[in-house]
Amino acid sequence: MDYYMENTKVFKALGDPKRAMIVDMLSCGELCACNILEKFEMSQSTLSHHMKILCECGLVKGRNEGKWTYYSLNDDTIGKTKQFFCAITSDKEDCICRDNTNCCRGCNENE
Amino acid sequence: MDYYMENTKVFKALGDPKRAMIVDMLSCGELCACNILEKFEMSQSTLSHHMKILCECGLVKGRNEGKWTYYSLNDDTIGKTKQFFCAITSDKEDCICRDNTNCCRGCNENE
DNA sequence: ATGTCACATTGACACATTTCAATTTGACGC
DNA sequence: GCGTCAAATTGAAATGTGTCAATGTGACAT
Repeated sequence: MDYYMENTKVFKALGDPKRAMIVDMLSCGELCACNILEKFEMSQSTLSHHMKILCECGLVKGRNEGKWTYYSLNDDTIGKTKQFFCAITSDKEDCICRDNTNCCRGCNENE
Repeated sequence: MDYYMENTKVFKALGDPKRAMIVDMLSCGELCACNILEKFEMSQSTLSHHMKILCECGLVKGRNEGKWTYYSLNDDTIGKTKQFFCAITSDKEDCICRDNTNCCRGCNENE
């Protein structure tokens, strides 16, 4: 059950369209909070709240540099989440995904 | 934005650990509601509600046969969701996932 | 040290979600 | 028809989520 809890936190975070858009933006490289804020119609505090959720589930990393905070995607969590998604959606009996190690070959770029 | 809305509904559905477990159970084949209910400590109406959410986002299909309803995974939605996840988490500049058609090759079993 | 900038936190509100007991619906057997 | 079984729907309560204005914090420049 912890296995499910851990991984579903990421899905919960991605269950909000604005957060999914933020992740999409970060997929092309690191951005600071102010850059992200420019693209959305939301208050600064709301964005900060969304970034917290994305960081807490492990999808996004924050890096402080002076006054600024730079955000980027966490490839480890992305890889694990792909594997989890593949694991729960593919047949466990006769599927190559069974051992959960090479399920996402070709899909997971950091390998 | 509709693109994000459409796909994030699936993530929202998978954001609940019990629903993720239900999907995992269904990945090995069709089950009727009563079979699923046996595995969980929840009321029948709660399960029915979860199944509705899984069906409405397109992840699960329901099939009525007499008194029973059989549920199974919808491979189309699973494939699209994998592609969406790959699309929003991979770099758009130099990545094979850019055109969004062969992103999940090797990961998506129904191709 | 003071002011300003970037971001986080708090408090409050509206709204959505999870859950169950109770009820309804639809299908089957008698 | 009538009772029964499987599942969906309804109503209600508790909890969670998204949002903003206001405030707090930490870093830099002067």
